[in-house]
Amino acid sequence: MKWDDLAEQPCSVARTVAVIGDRWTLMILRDCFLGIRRFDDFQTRLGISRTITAERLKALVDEGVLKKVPYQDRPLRHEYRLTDKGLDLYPVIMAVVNFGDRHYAGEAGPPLLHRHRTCGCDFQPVMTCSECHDPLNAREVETRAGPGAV
Amino acid sequence: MKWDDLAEQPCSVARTVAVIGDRWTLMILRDCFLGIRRFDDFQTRLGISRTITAERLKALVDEGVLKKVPYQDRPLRHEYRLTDKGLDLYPVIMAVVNFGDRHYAGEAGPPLLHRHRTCGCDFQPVMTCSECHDPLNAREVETRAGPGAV
DNA sequence: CCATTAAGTTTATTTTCTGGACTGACTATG
DNA sequence: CATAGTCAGTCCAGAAAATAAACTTAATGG
Repeated sequence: MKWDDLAEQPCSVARTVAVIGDRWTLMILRDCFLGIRRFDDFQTRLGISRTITAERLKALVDEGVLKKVPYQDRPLRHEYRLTDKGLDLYPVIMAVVNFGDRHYAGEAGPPLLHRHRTCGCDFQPVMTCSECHDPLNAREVETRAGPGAV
Repeated sequence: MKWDDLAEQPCSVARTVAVIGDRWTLMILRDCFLGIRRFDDFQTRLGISRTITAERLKALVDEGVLKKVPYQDRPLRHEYRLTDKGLDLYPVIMAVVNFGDRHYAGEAGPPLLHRHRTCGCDFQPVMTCSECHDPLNAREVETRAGPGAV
């Protein structure tokens, strides 16, 4: 199977992975959520080639995850900002962060802390059921074909 | 930056992406959560080369995300099962699924439905704050250096 | 025997990534 | 005015990684 074929699969994971399932794309998204917006900042922070930076940013813009917004005129310069669709990736990034904090944090603890402005507390993200609001556990979930199945 | 250098970064995203941030690894994990356990089943379902299947499974085993469990003796055969650490990736996969369901489901609806056994309902995963239990929103969160920062 | 299953390994080819130089449009400094 | 610097890229050749297809090993079933 080729990269591009993934997007055609009747599977939400495959379709999403076709967009973000790339090492550097995920790192770019992390930086987006940390407030990074400019080409050179992405490139320098990630330490990847400019070619890849340009290609990944373009792909994310094409997918509607990022948008280019001009921030000055002469010379014309754009910055990359998350769209509403891009903001919907927050749970993905937070799930990844949480896994890393649990399993790869050193003895000192996690490298970053997250504070929830609305309640004022440092928190961990918890994946819950939309219906009963209990935390989700893989073993408590049954999966079956839905309306969009082939 | 090289792939392997990612794991050394003082960032939970980087460390996790070093393990799972690969197209096929994420697809393999999806299949694991759907109950797939055998080499040939992974390889056939994904339609990827045996080489990549073998390499990715080995990497996941080395990382402690999967474990090889013998299911017969002559000839010796193993199946790949999620470890406890692997089960901790459930929120990541569900976050990805949820994004795909929202943005890439066709008119018919999502390809798969998820039922929470403990409450009996079909649900969507919701990322919430561990402290106030409200749904999380990127704009309501502040990030700052934690104890494990450089 | 011969075919089949399962779980890989090997090999040659194709694709992707990298680092570095280069471009173009401007701004700031002396 | 000349030179250096910034920002956002593009271009290119070599290096690294991914791929498909064939091959291997160890057994079983007919």
